[in-house]
Amino acid sequence: MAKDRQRDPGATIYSVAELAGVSIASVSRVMQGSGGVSDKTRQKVLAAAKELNYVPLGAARSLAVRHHEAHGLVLPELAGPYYSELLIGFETRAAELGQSVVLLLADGKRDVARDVRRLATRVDGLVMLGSLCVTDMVAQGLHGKKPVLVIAGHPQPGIEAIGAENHQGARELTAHLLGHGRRRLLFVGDPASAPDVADRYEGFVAAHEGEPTPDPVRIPFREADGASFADRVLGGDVEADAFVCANDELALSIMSRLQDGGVRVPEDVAVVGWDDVMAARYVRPGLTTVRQPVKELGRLAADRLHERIAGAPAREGLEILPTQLVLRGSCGCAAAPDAKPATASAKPSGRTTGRPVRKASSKRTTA
Amino acid sequence: MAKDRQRDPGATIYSVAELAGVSIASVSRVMQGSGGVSDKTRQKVLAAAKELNYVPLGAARSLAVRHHEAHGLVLPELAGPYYSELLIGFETRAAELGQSVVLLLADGKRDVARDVRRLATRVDGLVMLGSLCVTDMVAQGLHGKKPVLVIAGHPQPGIEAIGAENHQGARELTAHLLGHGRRRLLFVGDPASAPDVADRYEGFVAAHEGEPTPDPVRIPFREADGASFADRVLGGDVEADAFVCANDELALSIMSRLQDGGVRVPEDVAVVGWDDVMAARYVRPGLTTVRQPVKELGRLAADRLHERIAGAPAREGLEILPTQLVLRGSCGCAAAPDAKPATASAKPSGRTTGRPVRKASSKRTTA
DNA sequence: CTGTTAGCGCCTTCAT
DNA sequence: ATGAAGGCGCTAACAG
Repeated sequence: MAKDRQRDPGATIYSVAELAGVSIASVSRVMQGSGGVSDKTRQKVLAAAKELNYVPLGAARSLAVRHHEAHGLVLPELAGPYYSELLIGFETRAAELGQSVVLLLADGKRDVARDVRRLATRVDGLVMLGSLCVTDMVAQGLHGKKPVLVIAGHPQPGIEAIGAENHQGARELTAHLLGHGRRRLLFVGDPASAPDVADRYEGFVAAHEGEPTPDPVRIPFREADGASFADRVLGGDVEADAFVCANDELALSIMSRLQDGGVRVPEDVAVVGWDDVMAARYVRPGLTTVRQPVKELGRLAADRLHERIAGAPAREGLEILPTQLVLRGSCGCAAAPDAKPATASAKPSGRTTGRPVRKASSKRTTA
Repeated sequence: MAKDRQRDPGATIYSVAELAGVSIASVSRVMQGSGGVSDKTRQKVLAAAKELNYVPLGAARSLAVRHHEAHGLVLPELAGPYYSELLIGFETRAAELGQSVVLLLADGKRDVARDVRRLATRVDGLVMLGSLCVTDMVAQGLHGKKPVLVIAGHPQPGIEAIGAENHQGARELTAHLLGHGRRRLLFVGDPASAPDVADRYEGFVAAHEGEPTPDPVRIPFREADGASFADRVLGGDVEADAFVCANDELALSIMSRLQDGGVRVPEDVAVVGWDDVMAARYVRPGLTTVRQPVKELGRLAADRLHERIAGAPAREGLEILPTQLVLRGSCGCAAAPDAKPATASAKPSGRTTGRPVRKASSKRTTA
């Protein structure tokens, strides 16, 4: 529709050089501060650049240096605080490393694989969430071309993976509920939806130490799904004295609807979540949950990816960050006012699940 | 540290062409589906590309076509749901338009202006939030080079701005409180921190219709700030029967701390927010607030930016999207169970503040 | 310290 | 339908 897309696309390194009366080499040197330029020349160049309002063309530089100086990040979605924090950590670290971040949200996309391939076209490497079903394909497809790193997923040969501890944390959380005298626990969330949820479910089962455990309630993670499940509970279709939810959004929506329906939490039923989102400390009773070092995960991802881009070989296995149990009222513990996020009530001696460990890759990838 | 950054950076359009036994022109045509290629040739190329695991170099293409095919987005931060939703809407629309999105978070950066300039290097245009203090400088600096669009800020000549309605909504919200019989309202939040907060404060003042209004409580938007303000209230330093907060996070933290301190909401004091975050409907009483079409704002931004990149002239003035009052219990209204977000209780006839309007740019930019 | 020059990988007329 | 060749803007030797 427009013949010339931009009214003044000009102002290249040439025009600046010309105006400054120097060669393009000098302009280049000044622009990227590679030194070796006299002060007088620098001034002339800077002045010319400013006058022409010179904005270097990143693509040209990338082509010349053979680097995009950009990290790709593929997230399933961005609802809820989990992915946001991950993104914050990632972007922060990437920026520190001088890398731009190109973001791709898989959510509404028709052909995610195609979009990821497109993304791979403009970044030096990329990080994907393990819950994305295209992860394996793409990772394999890019194998040997661009470094790929997986978060909260399973490692593959040549493909690093990092994640937060799940199994042990879920196990302790479950054991805690058992310790409160609860006997009919139900895991709410679909283990098949993501590797980390699967791990949590395994921890849940493990805590029962052989006792039979009911099948998980396989529903999605959205608020609406929690609410309708709660309705089934209110209708008497479900029998349980504690719900171990796959994440806080689910736990929150279930607890809320249950309370509206006259069920007392935690007296009649306990509800616990996972993630420690903001709302978890504002509801009454406070939601007992597990805090993940999400931002740290993001930072680590950017770091590891950068290492790989710089030529480091893929670390084998899965790197696991510790998680932390956060006890509030919804599990049956005495409710304590909890307004300061920094001092969330945790068990005494900084109870922390798992240590930063490195496990050999195998069928069971988490500690 | 590594001499060759990538083990197999090869596989260019040339290697593919060679393997397929055709010219690079054919490869190029096949890769971007520009047609005019025999089926046989196409097959050979595709096979070769797959075998070599060919990933085209985006930078080279960008340089050739003189387009980055990428939109830049500069956000102040990513805490809370507001910016996330904005980002979701933006990314979604950008992807539909075939554009990548390069994200920049201003938050922890030392030299935001520098980073934005770097960003401008690799995108065809960019969108910035009006609350960023570098907005003006950068926008001016890029003027005539790359299209720049501002969200929730003031328009400038040649620089479009879009935003959600603030003044009118704040005015109605305030009037509603007045209607509940509240007489000593306090605006909590710093109008100087962002243009849209300033607009809300003006609406707040306007609703008083000449009656004297106290100065706003100028504190930041974080939870911690709200809590410490609440402590001052509990200490008796503040006198008011209603708090009109600049956003929900502030409102939530204040309400929570107040309740912990024995203050009844809304009996003793009313608290209202702005944004309608998830937690707003989980707390008791539900938080009365104003919902913004945030995701739509993001989509619109991507759309408008794309228009500009395609050569369309800047629309003058500010485009405003309507907001919606969400009445729950914290203002004094009869609390209604509100679990389904989609059916949040709003006043009868779809009370909506403002219509999609276009105002001429002037000192006062919002409706 | 400064200028010259040869690519970087891809797209795109223009011939064939 | 296919190939040949020039050029996009910048960096990085290599001369001077």
